[in-house]
Amino acid sequence: MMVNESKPFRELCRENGIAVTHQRQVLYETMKTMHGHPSPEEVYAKVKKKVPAISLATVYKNIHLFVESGVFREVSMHHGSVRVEMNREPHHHMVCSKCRKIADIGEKELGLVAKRDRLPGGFLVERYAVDVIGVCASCQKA
Amino acid sequence: MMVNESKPFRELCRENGIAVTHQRQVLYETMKTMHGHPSPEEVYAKVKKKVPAISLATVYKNIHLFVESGVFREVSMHHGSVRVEMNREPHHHMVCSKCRKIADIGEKELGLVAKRDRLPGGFLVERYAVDVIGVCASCQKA
DNA sequence: TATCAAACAATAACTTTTATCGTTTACACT
DNA sequence: AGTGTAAACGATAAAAGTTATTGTTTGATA
Repeated sequence: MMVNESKPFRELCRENGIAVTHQRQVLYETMKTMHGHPSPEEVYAKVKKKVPAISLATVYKNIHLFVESGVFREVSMHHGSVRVEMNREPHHHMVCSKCRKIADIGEKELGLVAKRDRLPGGFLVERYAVDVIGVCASCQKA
Repeated sequence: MMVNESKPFRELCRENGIAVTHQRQVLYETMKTMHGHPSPEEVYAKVKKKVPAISLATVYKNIHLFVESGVFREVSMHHGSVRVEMNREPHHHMVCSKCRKIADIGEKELGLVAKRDRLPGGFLVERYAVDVIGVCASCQKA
């Protein structure tokens, strides 16, 4: 029998105080092999091949866990619904990773630089949208 | 009788080849008075006070129209579902405003600068997430 | 090995968004 | 101003995404 190659995952679970379950481990290993920016559905589809009985809810719960633990990261903060921008001034956003509130910050105030209008792969730039992820003042207190 | 103050909106509609309807106009005027980053539900709630019979579907359809026409802009591109990041390297994203596909671009390749770890309002910075909005190569052809 | 909390599957419920469809309205053209 | 037609509307069903509930199974610890 092979030496157990799953030690890093067991440690990861211990660090975060969560149990090492079969589903969790397969989920983790599967996700590690994926590329790009998969949705929960896509992860579910792939994991189902190895654990056909797995539930979509389990996938969601564990993706949440992984993201909260910092094992994986989510592509730009998800706000549940579309949001419309009402601020006409050039600005960017500060998004709180705890409460997900969005606050504006003026482009100059943020002080980024270096805009190109063409990027590798022939991508034609319209604009830069910067989300500064962090913790807002009120969440820092709590 | 007052002079019709709605000329700019009529022009806006003409430019985009859409009809000037009562609902559309109230929606536009209402949204112009809003602040922050409202969701379609929030817009609906506010517009309903002026046009109680308006349908939520109308709100959605017109928000889409406005966004497509560039009258309003949406806060960071909405991808319908949560997306998990699989690229471990420090990088940012190029998001196509036509097909909404996300492609990675290395932090160094993009060449932004000027990171602060504290922003106005006491916001504690964890990281910068840059979405470069634009048109991908394949959408440029089409 | 027995205990108990945590995790699981199944599925209902909820939220957000889109599609359908019959009716009404705006606009171009008399 | 009157009329035809396509666009827009309201109502609502359906789809998509996510979360909550519940009874059962499993993992961690004694």
